Amino acid sequence: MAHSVDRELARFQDFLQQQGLKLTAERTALVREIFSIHYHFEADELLFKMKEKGVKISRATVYRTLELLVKSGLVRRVHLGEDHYHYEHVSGNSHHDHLICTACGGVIEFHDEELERLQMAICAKKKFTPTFHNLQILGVCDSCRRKGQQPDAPDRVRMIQQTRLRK
Amino acid sequence: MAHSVDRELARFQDFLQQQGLKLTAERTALVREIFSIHYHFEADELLFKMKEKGVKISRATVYRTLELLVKSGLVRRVHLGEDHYHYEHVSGNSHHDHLICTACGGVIEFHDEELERLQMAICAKKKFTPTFHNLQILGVCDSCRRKGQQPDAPDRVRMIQQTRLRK
DNA sequence: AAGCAACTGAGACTCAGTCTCAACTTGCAC
DNA sequence: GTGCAAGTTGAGACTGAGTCTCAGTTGCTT
Repeated sequence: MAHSVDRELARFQDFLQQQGLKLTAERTALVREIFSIHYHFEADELLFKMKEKGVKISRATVYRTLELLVKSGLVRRVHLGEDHYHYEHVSGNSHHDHLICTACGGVIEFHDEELERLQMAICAKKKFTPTFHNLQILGVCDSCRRKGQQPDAPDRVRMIQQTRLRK
Repeated sequence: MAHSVDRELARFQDFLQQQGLKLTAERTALVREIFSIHYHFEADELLFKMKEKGVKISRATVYRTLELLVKSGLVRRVHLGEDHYHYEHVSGNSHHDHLICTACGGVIEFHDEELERLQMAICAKKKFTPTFHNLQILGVCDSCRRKGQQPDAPDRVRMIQQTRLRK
């Protein structure tokens, strides 16, 4: 379970080499940090964490490196709620989608093979060649429902998430 | 098929009244415009169209009215690709999801009852009370595939859409 | 017709993300 | 190991969608 990030770093280096790009100290540090975060994160959060650790990396480099990581397949960009981008590292091939609680902001990940199959079938019917998909289901999680939370209108989600995410 | 927007205007007025809000000339003009657009649109596009017609409405009012329309259920906010918000008016209860071609930027709408049922089942299993969902499948449409378009990496989608949408 | 709460426009502001460019690394070639 | 071209970096200016403020205006209830 708790494995080192060396494998990911090696894969990233391979990718960079293939593209004629270089593995720098900054990129290495970012990869190490990203693979120590076992949850969704934002670009600015990453920037902040690096600063906290005393590793000076500029905003531009963070964004540039995230772009490379997404291209290399090591990191995925996800939409949570209706907000800006979030990222998550890819471990193995565990594609999943998200249930997002509009009351507490919590995110439940799920994976469903039948859902995947059904989407493939829909694409086939429309002669569409899929490469990627993105499904968010908004609503209220069990514990919030017990606390009597009413489902929110979808448009409130964004506000809620922003409130939660900013310091 | 071609019906007037009076029904929608009446529904909007009802909603406003319930909330102690007012139906103004600006709001009326925006509703009329929105229900004459039979496709997805952006807030700035709407602003531009109003200007073109010589109806002076500020950016703030456009955003404020869209928010009210989303709350009232007359307009839906959708994500297309990984870009900023798009909107579409709601006619009847035709919920649908989107196949988005990363080559030409085209959007194919689809609705699938089984997909809806399956999502409800997944939510039930997780004791999650859904209110709304959002599914985009990115890939290449039939005609682009015939033209030999390769599926793009997901991260390119955004760039492509931006290029296409701006004048 | 009056009064007041709600609404509007102009433009300042915010915030995520992008771009520029001079100075600095990396890594390959010798 | 040294040289050096190509790639990379940081600082900060910039962009663009969306929000906020506030003084002046308008819709609606009485």
